[in-house]
Amino acid sequence: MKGPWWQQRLCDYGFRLTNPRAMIIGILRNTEKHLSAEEIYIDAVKINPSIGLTTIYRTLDLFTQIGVVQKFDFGDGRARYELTNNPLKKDHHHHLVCVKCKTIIDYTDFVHEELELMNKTEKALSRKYRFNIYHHTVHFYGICSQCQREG
Amino acid sequence: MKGPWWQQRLCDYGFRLTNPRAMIIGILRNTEKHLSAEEIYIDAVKINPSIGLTTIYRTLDLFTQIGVVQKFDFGDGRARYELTNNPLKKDHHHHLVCVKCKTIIDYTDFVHEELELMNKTEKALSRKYRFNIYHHTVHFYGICSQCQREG
DNA sequence: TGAATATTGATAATGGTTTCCATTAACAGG
DNA sequence: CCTGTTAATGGAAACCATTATCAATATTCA
Repeated sequence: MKGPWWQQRLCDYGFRLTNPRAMIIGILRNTEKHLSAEEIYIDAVKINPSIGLTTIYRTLDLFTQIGVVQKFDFGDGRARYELTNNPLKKDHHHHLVCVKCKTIIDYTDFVHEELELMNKTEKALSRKYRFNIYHHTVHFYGICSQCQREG
Repeated sequence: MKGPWWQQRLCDYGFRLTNPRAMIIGILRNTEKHLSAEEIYIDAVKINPSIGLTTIYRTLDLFTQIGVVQKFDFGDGRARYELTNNPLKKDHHHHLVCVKCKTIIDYTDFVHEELELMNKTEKALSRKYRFNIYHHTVHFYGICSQCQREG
């Protein structure tokens, strides 16, 4: 009766539970990385060779809309996706991005303090600008040690 | 001898001062908005009809590299650019984005506090992950009041 | 001024993402 | 269980922002 939260969420919004959808959740649950649509597709084909790339995009878009996944742009020309509640991942984290090799580090240092301030800010912005805010991103950009060495 | 800071910057890096470059700076200086390459192109053509879109992209990329402009992705499928030192704009600000109509608000509320924390975090991340960090972004995403009304 | 070379602009190519549409699968009611 | 209704899928083609190519042009420095 009661499935995982994302199934519940699909149901609540009147969407159907399908194999591709379950599979994509499974793939995202099993990685700590920020996969692109194509990377997910590559994994998905190993499980079900007849799946289409279109379905991956559509599904990720749907999941993003209903808050099951979060879509990011780290500046490498493709969108990347992360499960909102990924058991493998740090609970709440922000991102540190190498603009050269595109490595992404999920950091939690100071995130507690950050969150406190972000929540306060979110409340103030909501009120002042009458926005219905539902998420935020904090990205630091720089050059990782590896890329620094390589000039 | 001593031009504006961006000319100095170009010079320092061994790049030449050209009309298209000056024009693009001029366009960015005259707006508070976050223009896309094409929007800049449209303005540029009014001034010099023979300018090419390619030049806009190349120039924006160059300016981004040397820190004269900052490139953003707000999720509407195109990059948007902002002059690093825009006299028309708030000195340091973060962004509040409507995911529906793509309106972008530059807010400064709490930015002072945010910056303090961001600087502290930046230092800690730099040390811990040996990153050479040179900028950050803070984006809040939500639905603006207008879009809320329109359902 | 003129040589050396960085920059430009038109065109074509690239590549991630969407659209279209005929086929298939999910699910509610019988 | 079947079965009809309708949402979801997948393959191909279209889209569209951004890049690469390359001959023509503009800038800089001696």
